[in-house]
Amino acid sequence: MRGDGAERPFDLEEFLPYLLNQAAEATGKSFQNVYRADYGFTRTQWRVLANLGRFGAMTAAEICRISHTEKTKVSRAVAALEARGLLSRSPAATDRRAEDLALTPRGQEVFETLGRRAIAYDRALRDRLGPAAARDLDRVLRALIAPGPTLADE
Amino acid sequence: MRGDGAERPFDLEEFLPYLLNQAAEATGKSFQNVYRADYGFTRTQWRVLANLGRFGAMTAAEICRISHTEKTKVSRAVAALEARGLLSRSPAATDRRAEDLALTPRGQEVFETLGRRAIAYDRALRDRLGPAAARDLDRVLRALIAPGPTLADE
DNA sequence: TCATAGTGGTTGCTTTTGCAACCATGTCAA
DNA sequence: TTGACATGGTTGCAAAAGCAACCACTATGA
Repeated sequence: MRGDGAERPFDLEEFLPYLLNQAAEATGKSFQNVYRADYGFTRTQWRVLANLGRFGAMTAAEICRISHTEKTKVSRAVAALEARGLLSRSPAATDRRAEDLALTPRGQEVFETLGRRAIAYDRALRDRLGPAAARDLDRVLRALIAPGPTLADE
Repeated sequence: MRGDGAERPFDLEEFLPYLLNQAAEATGKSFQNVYRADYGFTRTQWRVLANLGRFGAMTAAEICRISHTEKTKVSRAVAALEARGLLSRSPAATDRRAEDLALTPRGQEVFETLGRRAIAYDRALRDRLGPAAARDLDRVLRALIAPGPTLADE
């Protein structure tokens, strides 16, 4: 056993949330240039586009649930995409509060272009890690995303 | 080989930067409550505190390098911590532009308390993954953070 | 059928970030 | 020395995120 009065000081560099955040920023940043510099999208806009492109029409609330994004962010992203003619709304059949969101043909095009570039970028990242490590990483990240353990008070 | 005209649509849920970001947010959020609700710190303020607590006095530029944080964020965080009496500045010996930053005794105390809670939280996260997966995760995350491959244009 | 509470979505206001410009000092070479 | 460029740090302004309040509608159940 290790000496228990040890009391090593806390080291940020070994703190999982910090490492995850650094990795997310590092990997996110270069792709951000694609959707930002080339299309003027916000990260949330890109996400909304990606979800609608992948899954077809759905409501804003569904996008929130799928992508764990706050509704106000989604609301504004939807408005922006609509203003640029990439997305259209139509009243939802069953619930008069909700609207079905769908990409316009132009939105679809953008999604496909951006999607191809994203796939290529993802492939490049995974190649750097090797297939086994990449698969493991997926698994672990999903495990971290899923439930959410509450914080143990000291 | 797999059929090459395949053209599967891009799926956000398998995009590494997205997964990393989700995991970072999920794990970061509950600890954020500790430093935010209990101390009113910003994430950057907590990082600055953590670095000074761990490594002792250093300049703002060094904090930037160590924690990959933009200088303006650090600058403001330092100002805020100073205003609260948790940090003090002194002119750097060798370079008259720079200032050595150090935690005050009160800052040290806060760091120690928060550090203990961070360690406990980190341990809880790692326990959920198992020791082997946690170690692998560290390794892979550091690999992702380190170099940064440029984006292949399509 | 009416009150109550929940859900989909938007808006306003504040905090935080990101970026560019800036000042002061330092470095290097002509 | 002097000019050009780099570096440490701050500030101002604009974009983005977070939060609470809100409107419209739906669901529940007394």
